[in-house]
Amino acid sequence: MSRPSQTSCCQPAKEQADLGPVEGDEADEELATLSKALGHPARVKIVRLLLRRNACVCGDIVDELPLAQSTVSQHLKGLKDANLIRGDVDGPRVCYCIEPRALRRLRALVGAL
Amino acid sequence: MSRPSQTSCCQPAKEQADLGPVEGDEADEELATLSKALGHPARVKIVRLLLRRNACVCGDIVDELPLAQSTVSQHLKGLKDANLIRGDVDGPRVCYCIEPRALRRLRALVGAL
DNA sequence: GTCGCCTATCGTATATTTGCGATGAGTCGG
DNA sequence: CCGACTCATCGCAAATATACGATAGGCGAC
Repeated sequence: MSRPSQTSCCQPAKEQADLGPVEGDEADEELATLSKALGHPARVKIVRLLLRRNACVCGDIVDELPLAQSTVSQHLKGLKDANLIRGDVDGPRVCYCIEPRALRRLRALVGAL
Repeated sequence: MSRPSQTSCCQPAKEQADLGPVEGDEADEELATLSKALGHPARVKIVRLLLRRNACVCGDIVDELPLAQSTVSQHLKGLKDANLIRGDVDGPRVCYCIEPRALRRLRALVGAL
């Protein structure tokens, strides 16, 4: 047994209601960035995984995907660069979780299409 | 003045209500494909343009974007391969329009996240 | 038919993405 | 301090994406 996290990760949930405009050049760039981050099946699966265990997992992701650890780490970096997920260091491991704001933003941008 | 199209393009609008499941491996692939298609600012702009003039435009897209004609054509091909848009030949020009089903599908998939 | 217009495709060059193994950087337990 | 463990990064190879000019093909006007 381990129960390593769930204590100091992904708890803030500060409801920040600001979402920018849904069209214009900046919105286009934003939608493109978020879309590109989701533009690979492995990254979609990671996002889904993080949502299912809405507590954040870490290297369990590697076990769930048929990819090498370094490849998964790279996909995680891609998602993090797009601000879709966050990674908090928790002892020796890293605890990833969804950034709900980005997900809301994506829904708003896609919904505005 | 021209008013070339608006006559034989994008009129069916057959409301087909079937949308597949929103999770599972196939849904992951589908979301990844649609997202990748939107993963470039130029393609986002094209989609927005086609939605604004919801009648379909053709080479006007080239005039609206700071890209060469061949590059725009390539982006259009990308969107068409993802089934996000459709291109109907209308005399010497090609009339592009949004595929509403794909857009609904994208919204459903993103909404299910 | 020939000409001009519009679009797709080809060929090319460059940049980015994707994947892996190997290596480094960090933490915890002894 | 020393291993064991977790994760990020580096280096590399192959594949894909992006952009352009040049070219080919279809259609309408003449």
